[in-house]
Parts: sequence; C-alpha cells; structure tokens
Amino acid sequence: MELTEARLRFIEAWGKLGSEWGINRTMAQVHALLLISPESLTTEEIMQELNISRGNANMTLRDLISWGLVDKQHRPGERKEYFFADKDAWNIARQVAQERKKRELDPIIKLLNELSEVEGSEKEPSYKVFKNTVKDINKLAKNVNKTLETMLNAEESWFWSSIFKMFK
Amino acid sequence: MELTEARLRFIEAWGKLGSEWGINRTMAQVHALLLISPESLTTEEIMQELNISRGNANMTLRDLISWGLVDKQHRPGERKEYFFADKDAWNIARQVAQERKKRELDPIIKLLNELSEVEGSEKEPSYKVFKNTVKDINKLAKNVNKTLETMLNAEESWFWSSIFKMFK
DNA sequence: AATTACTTTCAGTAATATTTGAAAATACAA
DNA sequence: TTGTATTTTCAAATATTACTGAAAGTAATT
Repeated sequence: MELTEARLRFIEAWGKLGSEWGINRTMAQVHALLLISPESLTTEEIMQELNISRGNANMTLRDLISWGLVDKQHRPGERKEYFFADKDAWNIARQVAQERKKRELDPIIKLLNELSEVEGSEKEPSYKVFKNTVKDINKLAKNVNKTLETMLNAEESWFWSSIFKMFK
Repeated sequence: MELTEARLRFIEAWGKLGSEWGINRTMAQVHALLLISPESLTTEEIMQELNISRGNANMTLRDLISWGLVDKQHRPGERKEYFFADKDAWNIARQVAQERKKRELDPIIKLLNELSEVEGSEKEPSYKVFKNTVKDINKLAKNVNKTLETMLNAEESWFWSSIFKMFK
C-alpha cells in the first residue's frame, strides 16, 4: 500500500474508532493526523488536510489539548500556533484512561456509593435486588478504579511485563 | 434515599454512562431497568416504565439480546415474552468486553497489520513517522487483545486476585 | 492608533442518530 | 381458516450532535 492511501485509511479508522467510543469523529481524526505528521501543523494545514472549517479546527484542537493529547508550540518570529501530538501509544492510552476515569468513572462510583445507602426492607424483593446489583457493580467499579490508578502510575514495560507474567 | 428515587437515578446514570461510551442511552436504560427488576418484564412493562414506544422497546431488546446481556423467557400458557438480564457484574463486563473486542478491536488490529506493510523510503520523514506510530499502536492493541482474551476466560475471583497480587 | 495576522466565539445550518407509530408479519388457538 | 394476541419492521418525524462561516476579539507590528 502507498503511504498516501495508508495515511487516509489510518485517519478514517481512527475517526471511526473514536466515534464508537464516544469521542467525536473529527476530534479523533485531527488527533490521527497529528500522530502521523513528522512536523507540527498549523490550524490552516489541518483545515485543508481534513476539509474542516476554521471554527471546527479551533474547537477540536482546544478539546484535544484539554484531553492532554495535543500541545501547541510557538516558533520564534512567527505569530501562528503549531500543534503536535505525543506519539507514544502508552502515553496516549494513559492520558485517555486518566481523563475518562476523572470524567466518568469517579462520578459513577460516587453515585453508586450513595445508592448503596438506599433505605428499605429486606422483605421487598425489589429492594433486595436493587441493593445487590448496586453492590456488585460498585465492587467491580472499584476494582477497575484501582487497576487504572496503578496503570496511570506505571511504566509501560513494567505494566505489560506484569501482565504477561500473570497471564502466561 | 427512597428506593423509587434510587431506581430512577440508577437508570438515568446507567443511560448516561452508556451514551458516553457509544451505547445508545435507551439501550443502557432498558438494561438498567432489567438489572434492578426481581422478575422478568414484558415489552409492555418496559415501555411504560421508561416511556418509550413499542418499536423502540422491541429493537432495543433485540440489541441487548445480541449483546448477550438479556435473554427471553416463555411462561407456560402465556403468549407474550418476558425479558430478564444477567445480574452478575462480572459476566456483564465480560460480555461487553467480548462484544466490543469482536466488533472493534479485532477489525482495528487487522487494519493495523495491513498498514504496517506500507511501502516507502526510510528517508522520508512522513514514512518513518507513520510506520513507527502504526507499529507502536499495533503493539499496544495486541497487548490489550491478549489481556482481554485472558479476562474473557477467567473466573472473576482468579482474575481480581491476580490483579491484587500484582498491584499490591 | 491603525494595520496586519492570527484566534475565538456562536447563531444558524447541516448531518446524524434515535424514536415513533401504524401497518405487516407471525404464531397460536378455536 | 379465521380471529386474536403479540412481535417485527421501517418510513417519516423528532431530537441530538457536530459544523460552518462570518463577525468579534486579541495581540504583535508599524
């Protein structure tokens, strides 16, 4: 396959994957483009490459920065901003995990804790089922949480070698 | 908190969580409702409880069944179908992981393998960066894949106790 | 203080995803 | 085979989300 085609396919696939996981397609595509660009790019270049508007490019880049996936650069003597992405897959995974944990897992655990305190009688089946289900999900969520926390602090090599040892 | 309120909050939160992860809100809500219902429910009851149309309820239930999260029951002498969900959080997690792996991870790994074969010269920076990025993501994807496969076969207790040992 | 080079915002529009509801299909019972 | 209960389908309606483009904002330069 040619590089040009491969790049397009990569961008498309990354965009699709993003949208399947609740990340908007364009945002994932901009990220993909930066991931495979040797040099940092201007808003202008991103707009052209992906056929998106200035407003969209701007907002998307801002989002990517808030996710910690993209940074901007100033070049001396130039006024415009250049954007680039960390290309290390492990860092990307960690960053995404960290943000999603903060935005989604933490709030859900908080709620589950509250819901565990629900009042009612052990005689009511709907009470018993509710309590059990919530307790069980809560336990799982806390396990996931702990695992993520470890992963966030871990070095890639250490993390995967432990995984391998355990699953060999 | 009262049971009635707690149930509503749980359904709402589960729906929101689903939609943040690319699962449609109604589908997650129907699942939530079944998770906290001691008895299996009819389409009719689900429609009422969640204020959704017959068509929507029907399609959503079908989807949940295809995800392996819900099953139907026949009751002797009755014509209509009753739906219920497996309430074991570990099974749910496994089931979701399994489906997403099949639908999303497997295809992406296939593509990454193809993209690794891209032709070009080591002198071109854009070729080098592309190859490296793809290779790196591919490695990560394969690690995730292997971990998931193990998890899919694992018993909950075994899985988490290994995790604990390793992360203690 | 005016010009230039950019970035940001956001109301309006477009695109996508979800839901409805009624008709068609199915399946059981008499 | 006809009637009745139930499920399924899907075109159209609605809701949600994403995108555009032009105007307003910012900040460096002359």
